[in-house]
Amino acid sequence: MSSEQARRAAIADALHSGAIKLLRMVRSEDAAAGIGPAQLSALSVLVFMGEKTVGELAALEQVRAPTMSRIADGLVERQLVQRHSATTDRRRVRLAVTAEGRKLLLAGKDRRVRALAKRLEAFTAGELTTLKEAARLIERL
Amino acid sequence: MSSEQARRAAIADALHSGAIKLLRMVRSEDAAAGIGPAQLSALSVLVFMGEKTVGELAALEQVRAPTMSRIADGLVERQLVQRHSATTDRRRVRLAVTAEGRKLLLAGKDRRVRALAKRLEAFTAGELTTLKEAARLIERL
DNA sequence: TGCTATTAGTTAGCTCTACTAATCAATAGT
DNA sequence: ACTATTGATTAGTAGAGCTAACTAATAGCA
Repeated sequence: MSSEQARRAAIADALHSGAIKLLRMVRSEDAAAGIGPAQLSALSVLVFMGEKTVGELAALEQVRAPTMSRIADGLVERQLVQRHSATTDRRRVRLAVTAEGRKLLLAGKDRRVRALAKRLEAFTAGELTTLKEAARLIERL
Repeated sequence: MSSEQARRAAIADALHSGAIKLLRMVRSEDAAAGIGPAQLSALSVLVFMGEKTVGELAALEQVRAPTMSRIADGLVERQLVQRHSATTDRRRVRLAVTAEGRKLLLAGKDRRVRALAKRLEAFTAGELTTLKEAARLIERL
């Protein structure tokens, strides 16, 4: 069991540096988006998970509410997101992505994915299958 | 071939969100390090790749030289890194990690890896093998 | 040799991202 | 109805990114 633990630690280490390397590679594409990383990330959550309140989004992004409030300021100013107060609880502020916001985010993600896909040309079909299965497993984490 | 391209794009997409998810998970451990993400990342390069000049480190970290100069300020102030000018070219400033810096970084990385390894307990030996192989492939990117 | 161009790093000043503390408004619980 | 709690914002600070401008050192060359 100690050796299984060691194996898991070794794999965790390898996955960790792999993830860092991968994201470092694609991050260079983000300059073209014209907005900062925190705004981009928050926008991504809104696009893929739908409307969220400030507090919910802050929790998902692992930042405090004031930080998310500022990020929302920037996104609203750029007209990528709209603020509207919830009907049931007027303290809550719901954030909804605009058509423009969705477009900007999807274009940015597409740039990242295309850059990564280009690197994947170096792999065989079998290797790609391994990567695909690994990606599915990681989703389960 | 168009379908192979589509397959690569799909796998790139899955790997991309997997990497985001994975790093988002372990990032919460970094609060304990007591230094910011940019300083931590620069320190990591110095620990694992050895001494670098400001310019070299800036290039590796994908930031401009002034930014790295500021990051170095913070690391030097915390005595995690030492600046000393190179002998051959006195314009160059070499950055070297201190014993304290190495200790801080390794402790932080250990926290991350342990947190991740704990999650890996949910997987079978075969699944772990898939993840291990995928990690090796990603290193080749 | 001496003049000029280039290179490496820093400083100054801006924006964005993060925090805590304090505040305001609305809801919930006696 | 009064108080406590909750959700969001404001204020103020520090860290992390940029460009522009500067200093110091090296390289190139007439």
